[in-house]
Amino acid sequence: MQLCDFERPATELAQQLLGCVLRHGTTAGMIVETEAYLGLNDLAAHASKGKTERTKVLFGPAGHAYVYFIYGMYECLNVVADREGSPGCVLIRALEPLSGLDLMYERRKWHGPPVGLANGPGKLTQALAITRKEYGARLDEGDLTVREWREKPQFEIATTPRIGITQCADWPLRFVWANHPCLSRRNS
DNA sequence: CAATAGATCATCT
DNA sequence: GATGATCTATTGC
Repeated sequence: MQLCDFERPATELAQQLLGCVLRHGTTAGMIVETEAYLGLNDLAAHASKGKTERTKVLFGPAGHAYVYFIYGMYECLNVVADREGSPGCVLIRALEPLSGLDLMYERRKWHGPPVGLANGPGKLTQALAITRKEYGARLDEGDLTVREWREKPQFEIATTPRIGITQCADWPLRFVWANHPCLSRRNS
């Protein structure tokens, strides 16, 4: 995708990213679950507290990576949405592993079906080795990219409340590939 | 099965 | 000093 393809409201981009391919080096997966975070009015969004050292990339141009460290253990990957100055973003929550599975197994130290390799925000960053080193990276080219299929896969999008937050917890901003086996936690 | 505890630290008050 | 866009292991029915 081109940088300008990311330049749209987070709720739109979140749905557009479903069915796209996230690649880092030789590992790649298809995005099957996303969440939109809106900005100043969205108390669940990091950007709602204003521009800080951590969140500054959210206020920049779309199509860059916002990676943050959470719970002292995990990294989470977001795609910056919206125009420069509008801090919307999309959290990537789950992938269907496509290539580099052996590397993913090694990184995750996981012994189970491939479905469990990247079905969660903290799991997919571990599987693809995405860290704060990738903070601010552009996603249209380079080592870490988001690409669309030549022909977009057909599937149904389901909408649910976001997971793991306490504020604005009832806003319907989580989007999933309906009934896909690689969704985080229980399906819907 | 569901519920809970513990790991563990950057960021912001 | 408290908190958090999580995950895994363990405990309790």
